[in-house]
Amino acid sequence: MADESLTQTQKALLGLRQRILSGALPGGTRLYEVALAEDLKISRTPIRAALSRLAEEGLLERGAGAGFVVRSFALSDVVDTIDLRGVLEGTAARYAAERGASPDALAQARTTLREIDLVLAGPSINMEAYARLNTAFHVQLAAMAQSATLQRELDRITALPFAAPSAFLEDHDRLDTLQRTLIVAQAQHCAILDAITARESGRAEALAREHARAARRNVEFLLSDEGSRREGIASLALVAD
Amino acid sequence: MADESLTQTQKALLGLRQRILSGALPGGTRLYEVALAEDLKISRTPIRAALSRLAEEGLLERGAGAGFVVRSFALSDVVDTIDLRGVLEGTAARYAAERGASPDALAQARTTLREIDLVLAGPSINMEAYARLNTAFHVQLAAMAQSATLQRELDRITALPFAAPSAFLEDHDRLDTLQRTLIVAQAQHCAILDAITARESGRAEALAREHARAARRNVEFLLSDEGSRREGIASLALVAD
DNA sequence: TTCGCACCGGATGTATACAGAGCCCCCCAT
DNA sequence: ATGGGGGGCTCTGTATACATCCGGTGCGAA
Repeated sequence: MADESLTQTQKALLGLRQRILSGALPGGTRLYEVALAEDLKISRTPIRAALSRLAEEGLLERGAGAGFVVRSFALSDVVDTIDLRGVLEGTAARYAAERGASPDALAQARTTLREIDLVLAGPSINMEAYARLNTAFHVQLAAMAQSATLQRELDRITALPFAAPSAFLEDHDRLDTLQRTLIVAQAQHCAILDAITARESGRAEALAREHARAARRNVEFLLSDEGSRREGIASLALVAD
Repeated sequence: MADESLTQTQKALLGLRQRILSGALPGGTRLYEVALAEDLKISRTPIRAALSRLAEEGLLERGAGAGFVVRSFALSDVVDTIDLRGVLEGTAARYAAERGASPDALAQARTTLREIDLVLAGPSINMEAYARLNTAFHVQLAAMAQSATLQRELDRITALPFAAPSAFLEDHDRLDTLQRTLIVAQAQHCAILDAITARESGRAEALAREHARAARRNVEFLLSDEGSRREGIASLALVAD
């Protein structure tokens, strides 16, 4: 067991999140406090706290009068959410260009992009490293916008497992296709940073939107017949149809 | 007392929200469960539930290790939030244009706009009626996007008292200026709906963004020296400086 | 047969007692 | 004078008993 001195609430949170993300509690499932308490061997109080936080996270919905229901996501929700991330990242890029990012922030982002170049240079891609650096770049981009409000909303969207910038990277079986995709994505990263550096706000916004569009195509491919491996994809366990 | 068979949690929610919005609990205040429980004469359990929901609403932040803190908003946060509403409403308008709103929805929105015309026609404006119809139009716009994801995020942003479409309408003392402002806003409403009807998505998006910009100017005016009446404005009680 | 009423079971709502963690302050020792 | 340790205080975390609400179901009467 993972008892490492976590509070009961944290254990409940982890346990429930895992059950939802893995699909053990599919979308639409009504959650009953007593049942969960028995299942997780935790009293109702921390269960309620955990449910409340999961609602905040967007994984649960508060039912009509009372109670919680596992939120269910259709493919259209997934696509809309990724597009929305594009809109928000576009806004972040535009703000960064308009307000001017600090030289430090720009330099850091450039360093991240150089590291991604190195990862992509080799014959076979270290996917774990790419995912880490890609996430880092997107975090740095959000920070350059210098807007706590925007940061907050981006964090919310990104918390959904299928909307994060590095979602689905591990789930490709055709590595040559993926490699080409990543090279294109990296070119977009560079162009976004260029535009921000040159204070070209319109270009920065448009590029960031288009960059998310690539993620959208990727999901659509994975869910299409050609992708076909939908079952094995962890991040899609909570997508209904 | 307002005991109308509400649950204790609902009473706590209303009481706390009122205290925060009125400025009785200013931004940065650490909230202690026991103190609130004594103050509201409600036990800690419903207090905790209410705190959790207020965090979800965005009025509270979860403190470092534990506990809640009243979120504090600087003027820059207010401005960013209104701009973000513009970005989201722009996206909604674009989606509505791209995906095609139903004839029913378009007709309903047109009816709302005609009613606003009537309100603006008279010599003195019924502000309460304008606010209601303005809110209705923005709700109809959001619905035309046909995106549950976008709807959700718009609802979140709009829940903040200073970011709602009809915020600050009651707070003007120079009614002639306000009347001109509202006439411009109504022209934008009409243009947005035109653009959506004509499936001109780019125009629809740009117009909706600009429309929020007007709200932003309005806040900036109210907080400027000329506006000067900052103290009397309820929606601004939770804005720090 | 059908309507209505009352009971019952299961769910969340609420209060409260107790546990445990973190912090501050004071005191003591070096 | 300063640093470390201990103790107490305060706040949140947790369990649990009890309250309350709501829906279903069965029985009885018209």
